[in-house]
Amino acid sequence: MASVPAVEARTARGEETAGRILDAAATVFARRGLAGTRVRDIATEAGVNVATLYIYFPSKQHLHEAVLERGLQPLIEILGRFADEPDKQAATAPTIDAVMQHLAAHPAVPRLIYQEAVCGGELLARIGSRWFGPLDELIGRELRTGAMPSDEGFVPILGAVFLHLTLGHFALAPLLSRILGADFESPEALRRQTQLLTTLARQLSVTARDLGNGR
Amino acid sequence: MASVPAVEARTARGEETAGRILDAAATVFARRGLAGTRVRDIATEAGVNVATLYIYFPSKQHLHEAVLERGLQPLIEILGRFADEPDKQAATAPTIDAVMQHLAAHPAVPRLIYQEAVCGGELLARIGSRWFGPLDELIGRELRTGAMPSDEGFVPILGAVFLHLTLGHFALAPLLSRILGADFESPEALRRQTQLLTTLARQLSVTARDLGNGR
Amino acid sequence: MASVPAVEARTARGEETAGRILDAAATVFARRGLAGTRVRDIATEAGVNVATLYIYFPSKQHLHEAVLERGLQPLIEILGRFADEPDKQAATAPTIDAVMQHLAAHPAVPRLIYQEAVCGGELLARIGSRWFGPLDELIGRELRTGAMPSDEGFVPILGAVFLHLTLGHFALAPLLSRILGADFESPEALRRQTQLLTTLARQLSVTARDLGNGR
Amino acid sequence: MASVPAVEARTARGEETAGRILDAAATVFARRGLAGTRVRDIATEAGVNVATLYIYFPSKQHLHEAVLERGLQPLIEILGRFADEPDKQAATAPTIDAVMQHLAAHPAVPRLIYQEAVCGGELLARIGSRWFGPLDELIGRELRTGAMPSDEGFVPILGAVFLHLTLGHFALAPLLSRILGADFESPEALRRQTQLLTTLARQLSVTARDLGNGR
DNA sequence: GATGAATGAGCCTTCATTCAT
DNA sequence: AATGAATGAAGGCTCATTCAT
Repeated sequence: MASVPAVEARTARGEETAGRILDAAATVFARRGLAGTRVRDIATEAGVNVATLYIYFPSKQHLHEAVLERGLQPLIEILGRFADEPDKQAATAPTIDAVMQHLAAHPAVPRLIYQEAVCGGELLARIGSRWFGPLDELIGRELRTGAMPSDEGFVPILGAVFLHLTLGHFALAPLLSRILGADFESPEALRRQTQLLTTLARQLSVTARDLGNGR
Repeated sequence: MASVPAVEARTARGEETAGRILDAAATVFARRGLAGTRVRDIATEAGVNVATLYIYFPSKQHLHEAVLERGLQPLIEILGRFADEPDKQAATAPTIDAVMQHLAAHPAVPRLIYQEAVCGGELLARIGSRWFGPLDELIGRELRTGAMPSDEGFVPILGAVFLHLTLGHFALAPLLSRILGADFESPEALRRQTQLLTTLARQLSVTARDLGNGR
Repeated sequence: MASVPAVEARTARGEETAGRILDAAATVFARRGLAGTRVRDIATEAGVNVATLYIYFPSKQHLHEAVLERGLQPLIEILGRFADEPDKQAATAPTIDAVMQHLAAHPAVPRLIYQEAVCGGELLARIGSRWFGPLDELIGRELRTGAMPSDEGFVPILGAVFLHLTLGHFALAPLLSRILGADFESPEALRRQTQLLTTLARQLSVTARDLGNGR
Repeated sequence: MASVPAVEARTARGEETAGRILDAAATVFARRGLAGTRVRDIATEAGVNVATLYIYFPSKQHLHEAVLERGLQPLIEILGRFADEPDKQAATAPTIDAVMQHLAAHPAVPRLIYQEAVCGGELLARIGSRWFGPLDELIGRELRTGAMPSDEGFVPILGAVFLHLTLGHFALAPLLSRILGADFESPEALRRQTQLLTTLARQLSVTARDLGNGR
């Protein structure tokens, strides 16, 4: 699959149509997954004919990849900026906040990511190494400098915690709401989850120390 | 859809065939999802003819539900026993351990659960309320008795953390391994994740207090 | 389908565009046939937009018919002149030569004719009766006057021979070259085929006599 | 495209179905060409469902190739036997007769061959080299031994004549009938065309000599 | 006159499911 | 109980054609 899947639109109108298709695709793919989605449904959601869709994207697969790519882009940028930040301590909370805000505004993104992730994540590995690189590095550095546990093996484990608690919060929201009897899509839930993450980030060194000491 | 989807096998041979089909289905469904899986592939994986499959399961949907049901059963039992336990404090660590052991032994289960969860989780809500009920209740009680935060809203949030860190650990293992540069399917990773969960359970009251106090 | 399919071009520029489209269509139709050709490919070959093509030709079918019509016109004229010729004996060789020259210069024409012919030739029957009328008549007259075989049934059979050896030579050239190990599109092949036809025309009476006598 | 396109049938019933599909495909392909044929029409003609067709042939293209392969087989065998014949002189007439009989009995075959031939004949070149090899060789030997013309270049030209007058007779029959005012599909036409070919074969040396001498 | 954008119809192919053996 | 054969119902994708600029 080509890494630049979308056939570039030549016109402002075309550009807009391609955008509408991407939006529609994000919604429908998030709802039903790649295999469960019918291109006709995407077209209908976008308000265009199926054939129009194929003017801008050579195949359903390419469209899916384009959707994912576009969804990941802002996250990559947020983390990129964080990586360039000299004072990580000060930048942590705003970064967490920015990530959560973005995910809340685009709930399809974490669901798309999780769908891919559960099925092996070949696609994500390609796109996402740029993404998680900084996060990984950050956690590693923090843990090592702060209160380093003797067991280095916890570094990725703790990195994963952040992935679970950011993406997972949104990707699993419908299920969590249903099962745990609370609205995980409410602004309050968002605020609390953000607070949880910030608190965790602050506690990380403590937790890591405890873990490293086998407590 | 019938809640008892499998047509009971009448003979030992039939019983064994049905089991082989369930195993095969779990593997393939976990790999490709419900929509992305072809009945023929399940049959091939099980080493039987497609028509044979329809002797035991009336449809692909029913088979899928049966797979999920069977995968969830042991987890429900583990949590059920925990719920009946008088000394939660003492039972926590062994319960976490049992859950993790089971998930590690049946990695298809968490992936199937996550697939369903991302797509709204209608099916899970039906099956899983039995499952998460005890967990929810437990956390609530612990938090309230222990070091109760003033903000009750964190109870489900903290419940979700356990879901993320148990199921998510296995469901996202392939992606996490790839991205965070560590083998999340190794015995060491299992040990560390279990330890993390146990530590967190112990720290819950502390964390909850901090959160509740807005720190 | 209208018998004058092309919308007359009003300007010199339009005339030229229409011509380019006809040329392109001849090439592509000859290569892939009517059904196998995409309008877009013709447009691309002609260097115009697809919509432009529809300014000059109301449909793919009409364009195809126009191409065939234009390709047949010169052949009809050559044979028309031959029909008007008083001294057939003297005119035969130059006529054969003219036909072969034209076909060699426009190799798409015989291929288009053959494509149509193999599929029943409805279209050709309409266009082509003008064409083969003279040929048929000529052969008949020659045979009857010259060395008439007793069996009149051979007249059309021998007429067909000329069709096979003129059109077929060009229409099947690629295959013949490949299979018989010679370049049927070379000037030498053209010369020899022309010579063969001339020789055959001269021998016709002899052959016809032999055939008529059942030898 | 695989050279053995048909998925082998496991059963007598399957074998028969595959045969019916091949027959139907031959008919419809001959009528409309590869691109112009709809698989549904083949299925209908064969009296089966479209999906059934795909059990035995992986694609329309493969089916087409299989049809051609099967149609060519008997011709290859006839010519193969001729090639092994010591007394070519005596075997010529029976061979011509056998070829013509076969083509008359299976009129789809020459039409399929011609369709392919007009479009370049890539496929035929692969399948057919076996076919025309003997013919080519025979003519060459005859011409060289009999009354050899000084110009060797006529050998393939004369080989082509036989191709035109055997396959072409059947492939173009509908058009010829219409244009030349005779029934080219009647038994009489078959008899006369066979006689023409036999006569030509006998005259070949004479014609060749004349041609070689530039007359 | 020319073109990029858009579409309705239809084609090839697949797939869940049933039937006959 | 088990299977090869068969099918109806889509699904992805293409294509001839039209429209708005």
